[in-house]
Amino acid sequence: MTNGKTDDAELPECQQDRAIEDFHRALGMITGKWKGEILWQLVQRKHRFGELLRAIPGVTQHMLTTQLRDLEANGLVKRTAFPEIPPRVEYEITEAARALRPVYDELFRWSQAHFSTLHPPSTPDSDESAAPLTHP
Amino acid sequence: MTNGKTDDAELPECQQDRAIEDFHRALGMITGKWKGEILWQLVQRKHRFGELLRAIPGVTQHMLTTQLRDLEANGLVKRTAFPEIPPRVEYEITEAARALRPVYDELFRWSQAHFSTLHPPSTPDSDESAAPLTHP
DNA sequence: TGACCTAGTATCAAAAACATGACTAATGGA
DNA sequence: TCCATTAGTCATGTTTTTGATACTAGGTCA
Repeated sequence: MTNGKTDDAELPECQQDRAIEDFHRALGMITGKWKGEILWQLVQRKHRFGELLRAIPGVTQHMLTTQLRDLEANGLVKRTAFPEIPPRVEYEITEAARALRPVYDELFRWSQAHFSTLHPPSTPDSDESAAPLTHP
Repeated sequence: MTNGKTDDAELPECQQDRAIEDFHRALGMITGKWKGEILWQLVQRKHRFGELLRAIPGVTQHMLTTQLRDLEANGLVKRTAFPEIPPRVEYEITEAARALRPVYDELFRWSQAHFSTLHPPSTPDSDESAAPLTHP
């Protein structure tokens, strides 16, 4: 790891700053208490507002609206409002958000590897790595 | 994209919840205003506290301590205190944190692809994609 | 006429994250 | 004796994020 075969280790300093800045901005786009759940729902199929509200337990109307607007502003979801009464609004994931897939995959893969050797956060369970997770 | 060749699309529901939970936990570990900068410094070489404080402009003692403790608690940095006067404490990145590398790489790659087609956040610059970034 | 539906807003409260400045401990050197 | 040094802690304040509740619009249906 010290033979410097990584890409950004050889970047000039001004571009390192740039890299950190971009990284932070991208990170800000996917952090948010409900964004993960929202994208997870939308990656499977298109949802309308009320469906998301019911599909994500614990989220409030207000937060769902806020997070969706945020995702929309960052080009991660597409909002389509139909001029009907009662109103109908559909949310779907964009290609840009689908391109985030490798990020999610890598982070998930890492979490699997890391959490299996680390003590759990608060669940006093016995076995973590091999249990088939019979839901309680 | 709809032919379902992705891994977790076929996971049973209980493990989907698990996946989201793990994902969120992992995300929480790397989100924090200064964690990116801290890890960026530590990935290059081991630092002592004061060095980090000077290397990261804008961070306060308090926040640096807080973020470092958080990273340490999650097994991402290793803290070594030497029984000397004046005190000397060295921080270095762990293997677990080094394994995060693909996550960072993918997110950075995504940010490059995504931000080049999106309007910038607040910098009223002319060209974003091809400029060699002569630092201002 | 009035209750009902959906996808929101508006307002305020609570909690979490972040920032600021003062303070501490132990020791070597002036 | 007293000051400088390092890596913090402590108390407090501000900002950001999240939550709870009530309210709106406009057409349909009874």
